[in-house]
Amino acid sequence: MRFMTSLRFIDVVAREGSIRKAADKLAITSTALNRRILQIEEEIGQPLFERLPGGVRLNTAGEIFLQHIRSQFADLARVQSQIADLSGIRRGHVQIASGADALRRFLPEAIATYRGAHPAVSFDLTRCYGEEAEARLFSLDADIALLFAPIRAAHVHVAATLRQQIQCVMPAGHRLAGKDAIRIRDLSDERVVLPTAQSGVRQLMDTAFLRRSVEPDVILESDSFEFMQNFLHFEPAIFFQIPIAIDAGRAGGGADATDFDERLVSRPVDMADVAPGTLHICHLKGRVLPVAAAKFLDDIITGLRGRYSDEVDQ
Amino acid sequence: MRFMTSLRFIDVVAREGSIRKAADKLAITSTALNRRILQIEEEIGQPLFERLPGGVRLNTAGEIFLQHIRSQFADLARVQSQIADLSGIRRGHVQIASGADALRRFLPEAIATYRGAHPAVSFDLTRCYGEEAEARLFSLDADIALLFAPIRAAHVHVAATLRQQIQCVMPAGHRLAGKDAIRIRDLSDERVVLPTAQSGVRQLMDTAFLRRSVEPDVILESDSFEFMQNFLHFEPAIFFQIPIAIDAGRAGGGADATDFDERLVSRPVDMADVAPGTLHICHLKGRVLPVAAAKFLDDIITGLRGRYSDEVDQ
DNA sequence: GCTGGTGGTGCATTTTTTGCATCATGCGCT
DNA sequence: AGCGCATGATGCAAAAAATGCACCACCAGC
Repeated sequence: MRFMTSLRFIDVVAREGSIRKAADKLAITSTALNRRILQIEEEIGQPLFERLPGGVRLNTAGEIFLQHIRSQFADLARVQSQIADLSGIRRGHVQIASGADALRRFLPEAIATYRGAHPAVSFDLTRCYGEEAEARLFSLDADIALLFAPIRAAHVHVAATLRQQIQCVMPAGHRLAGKDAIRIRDLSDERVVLPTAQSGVRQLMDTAFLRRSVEPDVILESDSFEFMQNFLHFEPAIFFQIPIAIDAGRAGGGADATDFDERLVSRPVDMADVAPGTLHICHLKGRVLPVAAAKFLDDIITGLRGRYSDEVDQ
Repeated sequence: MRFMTSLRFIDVVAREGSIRKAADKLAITSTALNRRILQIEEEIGQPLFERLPGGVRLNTAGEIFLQHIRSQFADLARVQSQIADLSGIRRGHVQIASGADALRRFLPEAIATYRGAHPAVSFDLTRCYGEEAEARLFSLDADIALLFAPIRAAHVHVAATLRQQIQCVMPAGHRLAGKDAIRIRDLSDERVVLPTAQSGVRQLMDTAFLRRSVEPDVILESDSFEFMQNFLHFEPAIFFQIPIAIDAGRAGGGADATDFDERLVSRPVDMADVAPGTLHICHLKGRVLPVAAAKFLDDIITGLRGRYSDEVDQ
């Protein structure tokens, strides 16, 4: 989009905090970039950046204008996808911000299924935690966010929620593997592996340990479920996940872990100790999503309703 | 705004229905304009206009895109006014679509008062009827509409309403001038002057005449209240208006017409014959108005609440 | 006071846009 | 059918705009 270049440049300069760095990234000279910015500032009638010795920073007017620019880009993408839809081919780009839980098994399959029906739609998946995901929605770097964490920002609209009970995952031969539900007190002196403090699962577990005054033997912390899962093949321990991170899409749901790793089993934590957490599927409030994103959102909510009918709300 | 020129061009071409006519209006050559359009169509990946022997017309994609363009312009105006507000000066341009009623006395004073406080805000007032006003809101040619008529379109948001009882205006010495309220049957064989069929006042009166089976002596129809009012100085007759078209702002309201023309008096039509009509103050649903327009809207609603507290809703 | 980073500016060059002349097409009128 | 008159599209040269280079002024940290 030729007529948007100057605006895109402003976005990059704001992100880089320096005209020269942005110019490098955009593969043009700093002078050309500088002049484009000066020109736009002149047209606006007011400077958008404050010039600091180490670079530039948006002033208040600049922040307002940048927000406008981003919404223009997002809206243009929506219009383009809508126009493409007219000719029968669904075209577009869907940007997703997801916690580590949903991107394990649920999103790969959901995206692949969608792309099977609409091969002209491309995806961008960024793994991130609560606040960052909300920021990405706001800066229009993400269309959709899937978060297993409370929603803080007022500008986020929750399109659907999914209640998820935390599961304990352990080697098949583990002494707790035979129980139907795991109590927190069962975990005292057990070796456990915990996700990072930013994770929603971790926050629920921390609360539970504190409430029951149980101090497990934390042998490892990681932000990678894949790493933790593979670690269990070498040292027996327990780690925690939500069903959506475990279940294969084709299964009817439930907590049986056989289809993600035959040597591991999962058992739910007892409801009395840990209340189910909530996976939030969100987009920016007041925003009209591009066709591709809107339909994908629709698809995953419908899909979840099919698999976890009782736990899906809204 | 240099980076918006191509988009503005598309808007003009769509309105003119011809590249050459639009080029004349834009003071450039038709070839330059033609090429800009071809270029944008290429960037979009699909044509926006269908080429007819007599000119061009938007296709479906073009209509979607034009709507996008207009919303971009409106949003840019909003951002600019918001940025200007930062530096203390309220700046901007407010576009109003109004029926003939509100522009007589209410709007001139309201706009003048507002401009007294914010001299950097300019106004554009287009007189139009119901459907056209709704279309102007939708095409973003108007920020605010004041209509004494039912709202038909779903995309219009009514910010406030004002109930208005129709008034009969007549020369001071008229035989009906002494009555407190005028019944429709009083008007049979009276000489009356009616506004155009598109007017909300006319529609209410037509209904009333029909219901009471009264056939007045219609000696004149006009779409100009000013003309009708001045006509009464030369031939005694009755015409109809709503209070907001009569009252001066400084007055406490009411139907006494002395302050708009000493030789005329106004008396309300009896409620039993004609129910009060509604003046709607609207803007486009879902739209964030520019600061200047938003504040002006606020001001007039507050002003009306002060003068006609009982009749203002929402 | 030097060094390494920043944004800003004058001038020659390159790229883009514009305008003129012209073509091809289709409608309406004779 | 033929003519006139409008439309949009295109080749090519001129005008305008954007770009890149070399350089300046400025500030922070050493």
